[in-house]
Amino acid sequence: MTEAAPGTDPTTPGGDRPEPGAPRRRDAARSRELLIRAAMELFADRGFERTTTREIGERAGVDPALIARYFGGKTQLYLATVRVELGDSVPADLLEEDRLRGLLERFSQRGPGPSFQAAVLPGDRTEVQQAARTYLHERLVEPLRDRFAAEQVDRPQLRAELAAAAFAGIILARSSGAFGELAAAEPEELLPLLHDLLAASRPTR
Amino acid sequence: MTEAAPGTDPTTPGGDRPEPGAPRRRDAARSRELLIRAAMELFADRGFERTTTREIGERAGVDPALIARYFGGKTQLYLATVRVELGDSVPADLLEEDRLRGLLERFSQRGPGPSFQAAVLPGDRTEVQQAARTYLHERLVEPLRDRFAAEQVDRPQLRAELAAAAFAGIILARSSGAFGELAAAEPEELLPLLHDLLAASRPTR
DNA sequence: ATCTGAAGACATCAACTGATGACATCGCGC
DNA sequence: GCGCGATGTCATCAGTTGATGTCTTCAGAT
Repeated sequence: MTEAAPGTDPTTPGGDRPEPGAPRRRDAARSRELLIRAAMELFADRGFERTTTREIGERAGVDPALIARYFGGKTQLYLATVRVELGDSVPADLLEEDRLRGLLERFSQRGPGPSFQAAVLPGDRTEVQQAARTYLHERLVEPLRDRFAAEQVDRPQLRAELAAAAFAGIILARSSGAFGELAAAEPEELLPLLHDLLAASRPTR
Repeated sequence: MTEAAPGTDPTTPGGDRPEPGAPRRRDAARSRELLIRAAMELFADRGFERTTTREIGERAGVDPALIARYFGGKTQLYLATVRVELGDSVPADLLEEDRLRGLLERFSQRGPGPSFQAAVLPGDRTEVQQAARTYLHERLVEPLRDRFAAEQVDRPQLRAELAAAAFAGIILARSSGAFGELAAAEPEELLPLLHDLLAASRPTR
């Protein structure tokens, strides 16, 4: 949450020091970073529609007008958010326990990014949702499908999508507040259960 | 879509005839029914926020002002929607294949109700979400937990929530448009995969 | 036939949202 | 030290939304 999101732009890695020679207080790169971070939290937390630019600005400590200035608008800010989320993680095979643990721990610290919502939520084909869905496919579905295909499993794409959807549902539910024990469970105790569940997307042998 | 929603109120099953003695054309009960039905579709289809009362009225062929008159507002209409969804189905044990088939087919015809979204989506503790979550627990989590408890499985509640979350994710994803093959799959071919997946919420023996 | 109350349609309000443009202020290069 | 562009602030606009109040219209009882 307080951690800097790498990727995106090389500027502004941690707190302050965008460039070796420019510790300027009045820092556009820093404002952009603050906006993206606040937006990522809020979008993940309340969805795209329910998040207002004023809220984002308030949480970021930055004037909302700068959203328009730096990103072009709320939508583009969202896209930048997804791009960051996309940039700082690697495609993961959900059936590999180490990868799964990594994802689980990451989503336990800061909640799932906005992508998961957009993927699972019905909606029009806005570029917003499209970007988020592309992300999900690259990250989760394709690795799984490739694995299934390599294993000569039938319907690899369908199985991969099934597992990814289940995973998204669980991750979202965990941070939604709808399921008490699921939300309270530690990643370590959840991991084996989750792994077994997802592994069942492969035909039982 | 054009199909009548069973349950709800005994009035207005198909076209016109709310009460034996009152085939009045100017029918408040019918207007209510039309509003609920339109709202159910739209809420499930675009979420609560993105659905406007004007849209609901337009689809129902009823003046939007009547939403306020009959339900008190958009929120109460949503609650009525959830109540209907709750009323016309029975608690289902997701591991029982017949129950699962029933749910799957039902959600394949008309999409999932608004409850699934509200349950899986993070958000404030509005009564809207609370009602939806209560629904999900009564319907899906509790039957599963009872089964697990009877089977002496450890952590029955956690396992039940896990399975329910996965199920919700899959159902939502199916109608979201994010996953092509998952959405296109026939219930019959999806059923065995889904069953195996959910069955893995029980410890492998 | 008429009267009355329910049912529906219309106009409109107040609140909110995203976006824009004008203005102030700071920092860097000269 | 100073001017100019970059950065940030403020006020405000236009569009939309949910909600309300009032007026019209119809059905049923008398």
